[in-house]
Amino acid sequence: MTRNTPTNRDGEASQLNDMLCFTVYSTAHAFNRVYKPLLDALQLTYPQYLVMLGLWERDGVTVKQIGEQLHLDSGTLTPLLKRLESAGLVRRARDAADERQVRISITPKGTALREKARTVGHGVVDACQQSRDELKALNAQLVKLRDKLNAS
Amino acid sequence: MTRNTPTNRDGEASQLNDMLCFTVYSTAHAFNRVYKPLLDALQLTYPQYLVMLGLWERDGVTVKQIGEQLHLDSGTLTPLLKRLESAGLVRRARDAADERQVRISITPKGTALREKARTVGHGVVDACQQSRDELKALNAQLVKLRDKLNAS
DNA sequence: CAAAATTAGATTGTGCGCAATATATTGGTG
DNA sequence: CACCAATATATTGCGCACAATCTAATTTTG
Repeated sequence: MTRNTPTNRDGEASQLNDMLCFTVYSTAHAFNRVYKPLLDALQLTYPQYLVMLGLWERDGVTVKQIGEQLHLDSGTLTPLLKRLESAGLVRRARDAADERQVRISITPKGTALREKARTVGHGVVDACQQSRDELKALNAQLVKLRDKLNAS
Repeated sequence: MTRNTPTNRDGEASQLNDMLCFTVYSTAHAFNRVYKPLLDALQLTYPQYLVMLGLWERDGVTVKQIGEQLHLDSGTLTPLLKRLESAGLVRRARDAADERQVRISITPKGTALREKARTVGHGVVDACQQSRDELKALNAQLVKLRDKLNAS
């Protein structure tokens, strides 16, 4: 019992960290709940929506490239992409030059879905009820934290 | 094409929101990856760790109370708690007064685990590489956003 | 007090998310 | 050219997360 200085610092930091991690965890779930009814109209889940957002920006990418963008591996993406394929939104085809790779391309139906998807963001923005600047600042701070976590 | 004022505001907001939501989503995964090796030593998953954190603070709570605390429903908690039970960390017992409820109580083994768990937070704090004040501010902003999302 | 409505958990089914493993292709190296 | 390491994807298994449905217990109401 010889601690005159506040050596409970680490304990506090742990609690703070547990708290922050839980806040991030529960905020992700909260976002998901807001997105879900909007995405149900498109017959997409949120991860599927992320994949489609990427493909609308750049078509014909490999599974690996999608995985790097979203931080997901083939164990997650292969079945997800097969579901998008069976929904008629994308095609999956081995690259002729390197048959280890599978390239994902959008179908006309997948392209058409982009129009319906334009309104999705609006509903979520309403739910945030915060200024653009606040949200931008929050996003920037979180990106900084995420990248540090990923680097460690 | 008669838009002199920046009417693309909504489009920008949608993109920002998509971005922020993805940032939260990917930060949650990044946290999980940092926690995982630390929790592996305790044989706990992150959601199980959250449940145990709650029980170490307050024992003998109902499944519903745990669900309200963590924003999870019985479809998630029932099997999770059964796994904690079969690991010998908790007991599940119907409330004598109201048999609809199941009360969760910690076993000696579950209490003992708390000591091993004390060091978990430290490793994650290191990975954050940010000042306590920054993390506190970030947590507060996220809580504000999360509660607004949940309220909508 | 009996019927109806509410509440607490459990069950089932679908879809991630990730570790571990397997398979097939490609690119060196001797 | 045969061998070997590296690469890209697929498969399997486990554990959330949640919607939908079910059962049982309690509370409310007529």
